[in-house]
Amino acid sequence: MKKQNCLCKNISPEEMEDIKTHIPEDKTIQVMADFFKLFGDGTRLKILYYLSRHELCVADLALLVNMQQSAISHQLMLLRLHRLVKYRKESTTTYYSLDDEHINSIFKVALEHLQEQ
Amino acid sequence: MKKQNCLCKNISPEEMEDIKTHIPEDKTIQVMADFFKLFGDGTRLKILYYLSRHELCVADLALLVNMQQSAISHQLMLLRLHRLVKYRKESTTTYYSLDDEHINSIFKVALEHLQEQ
DNA sequence: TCAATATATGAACATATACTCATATAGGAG
DNA sequence: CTCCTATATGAGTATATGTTCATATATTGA
Repeated sequence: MKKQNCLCKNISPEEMEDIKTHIPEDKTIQVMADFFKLFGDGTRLKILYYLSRHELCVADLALLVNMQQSAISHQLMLLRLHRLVKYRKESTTTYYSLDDEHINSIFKVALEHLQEQ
Repeated sequence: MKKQNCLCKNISPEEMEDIKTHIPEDKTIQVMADFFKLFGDGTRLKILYYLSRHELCVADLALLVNMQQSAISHQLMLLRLHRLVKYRKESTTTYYSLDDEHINSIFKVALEHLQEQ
């Protein structure tokens, strides 16, 4: 690891090299970032919260979140693509529910961090 | 809870009302979203990974992440504002390190989700 | 004092994101 | 078949975000 002009005495080039070689691949990191990005929006958090309480149709979610049906549908599509929610159809109605038991664990850790302040 | 034209038989207006009254405040949800947003970017994830391995100065982080010093500084500022990293100054050098032991827990749960696919 | 180094910061810019509007699709009731 | 309802989807748009470039600040050494 060439430390061109950096004079930081804190760490050796060998340690730098070692740390660098152990980081996950860029692709893996991007997948992880995209996963967290899903939780980085208030509308999606609300949807996930409501679905954690009850299986719901799109219209009811729109009512609860207080947003247009189209907006909710778009977000549900995203959540579906990332396997955070699943759905079942009953004639023209689509019922959504959570598809991942890790969601609650993640919320829990986040709340722990936020309550520290 | 007025279910205007929705015919979904899945849930009663009373249950809807109950669920709606128990959701955290909008402000709380926004704080949570902003917290997760921090993990929703590859550059920041790399920074956090490297800092989880070793205290590092800005220049070394820039070298490791392979990005301009300015970009790293901007991201470190963000992470600092949200208390994910802390720093100490030694003459002109600024050494950064993790400021939250929950970060590793969060990574762990995320990996569990991603490995399910 | 002056030059060099490490970092921080503001402005500008390109891209990503979330929403709205309009419309398509598809099932059920009449 | 036709209308109505529930949902999905594409285009357009305003805002948010991440990066770069240029420059400011601050400390050290000559």
